[in-house]
Amino acid sequence: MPELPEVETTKLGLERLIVTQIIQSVDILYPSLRWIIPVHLSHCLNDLQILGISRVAKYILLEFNQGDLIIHLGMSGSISVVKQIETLQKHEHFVLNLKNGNSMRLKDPRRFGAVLWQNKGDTHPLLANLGLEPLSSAFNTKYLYSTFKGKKRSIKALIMDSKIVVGVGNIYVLEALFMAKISPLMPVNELSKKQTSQLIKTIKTVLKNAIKQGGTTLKDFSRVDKQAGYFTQELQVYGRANQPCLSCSDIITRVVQNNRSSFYCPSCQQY
DNA sequence: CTAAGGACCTGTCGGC
DNA sequence: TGCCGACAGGTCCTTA
Repeated sequence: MPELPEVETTKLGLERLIVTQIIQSVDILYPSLRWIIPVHLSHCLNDLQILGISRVAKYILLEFNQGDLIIHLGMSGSISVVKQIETLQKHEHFVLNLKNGNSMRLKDPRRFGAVLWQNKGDTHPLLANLGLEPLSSAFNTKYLYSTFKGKKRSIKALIMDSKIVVGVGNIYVLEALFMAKISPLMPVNELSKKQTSQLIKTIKTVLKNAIKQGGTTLKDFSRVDKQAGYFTQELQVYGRANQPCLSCSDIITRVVQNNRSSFYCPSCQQY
């Protein structure tokens, strides 16, 4: 479900609701997410204060004196903060009960998400070898162009590779490629420096806009405050197979690429 | 080393 | 109305 903008939106929503709060108890209702939720979390977080919240790639980190609770939303995850007395919903697998009477609940129907822990000073292996943050200044034309060397894979697959750049998922990579007029099928070693520069710009623009709008809602993304995001209406190509291109009216094509759907305009986005 | 495909899950939607 | 297949925002791991 969530790409970087959705995770960022979740983080921002959580910040004022849980930072400085103290944990009363933890409920692990269904430990089998992508990895088993560590059992020790069910007691060792009690009485600890949440000191801060941050985002690394698509991971949300809740910071404690002793280390960080790492949360990934996978494909279908969402987090809400509600009164403890509210009835537990289906697929709410992990709950932090706070001393102020609220609960932070992780809901994840498909269970591709994760809840992990890293001790103070340690870096969890999953966070150890990540590529650059797309909105950082280090993610620039020089960097991206240098990653093309010796590679024949498609530009779409490369941008979605978290060892190169993190957080850009299936929707936003296709939107950015459309905006940059580059086919998702284009082999990276055939891209010019100018096209690379253009793509850097459109990736940043698309992500920033989506964050500003509060994240995409395709089907079931919901913010911490339960309001939907509003980005859906902004999508230019994603999900628009067989519909006219909004730029040239040619018909948008859908292809399967690395087992994921790609959408592009065969006229605007030359291969 | 690179690159592609499978696997992990449940829910929803369209077609018959 | 019900059943069945296709598809869905991620990404690690295995295979070639």
